[in-house]
Amino acid sequence: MSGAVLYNRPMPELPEVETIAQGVDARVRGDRIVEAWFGSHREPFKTPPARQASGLEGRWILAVHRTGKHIVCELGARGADSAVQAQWIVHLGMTGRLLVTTPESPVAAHTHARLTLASGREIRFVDPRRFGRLEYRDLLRSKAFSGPGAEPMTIGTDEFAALFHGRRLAIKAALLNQKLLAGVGNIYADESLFRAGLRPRRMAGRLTRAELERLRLALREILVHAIRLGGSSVSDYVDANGVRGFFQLEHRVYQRTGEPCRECRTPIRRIVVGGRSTHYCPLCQR
DNA sequence: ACAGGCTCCTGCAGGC
DNA sequence: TGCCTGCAGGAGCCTG
Repeated sequence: MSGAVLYNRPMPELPEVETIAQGVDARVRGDRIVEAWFGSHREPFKTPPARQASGLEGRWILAVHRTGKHIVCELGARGADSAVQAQWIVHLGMTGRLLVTTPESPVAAHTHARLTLASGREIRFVDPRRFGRLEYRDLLRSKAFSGPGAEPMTIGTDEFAALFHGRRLAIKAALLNQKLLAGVGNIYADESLFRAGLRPRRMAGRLTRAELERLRLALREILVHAIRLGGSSVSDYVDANGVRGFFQLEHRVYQRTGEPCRECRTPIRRIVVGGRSTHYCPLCQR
């Protein structure tokens, strides 16, 4: 496994997770899990691996979709239109990949889960850094997964503003808080703040109504754009390279420290906010 | 209650 | 050349 595979790929945020969920859904919807194998590391298992394996075996995959940064597999006791009885919830962390392969495909290092399907395909979860999480939910015993925070793609003006009301932390840090907005990571936080013309260190609770609305729209536009780019790569989602196509996304500020702003030529600055590297244009963002 | 900092984990870049 | 150190980062957990 070369480093290029790990780092020439964007961190999985909402658009990447959306694309992956769509790609996996297209390949495994209606299939059945006949066997489940899990690794023995402590991580990345939110549910003990043995319980995941016994819960998953025999289940039909009704659908796969995204909620925040989580990939949710809806599972039933039968195919097609049967009721959802359980969920397999996958979080990719920083380096996680969810692959659909053939059984003969070489097993990558750091493979933590392999689900053998009735069709002969395999779902694999690979994660070198083990920041990802795998969870199994039996819906007879716990409620359906709904994500930690609001959906940035569909949230309305008032609800968005309410999220930040009275918050005494930097807007950049607030954007990364998954309990407020689910799905925004470091890249799209920086890019949306640039598009909205807001400094990352501005206190969230002190932003005006108009500024927050600019931010909401900027974030949504960037996510829509990124999903559109990723969407065209779904058909390429087959092998161990996982997602392609996001490289086309031209970052305005993210990881462009010292390079000229694409709007005003001012060098992009890098600071640390909430423990995360943060990039902004000192002239375009106020 | 809320905010900030530490921790997990591996691979890579840079220094000597 | 090769070792060693520092850094990257999502999110749970602990602390103040």
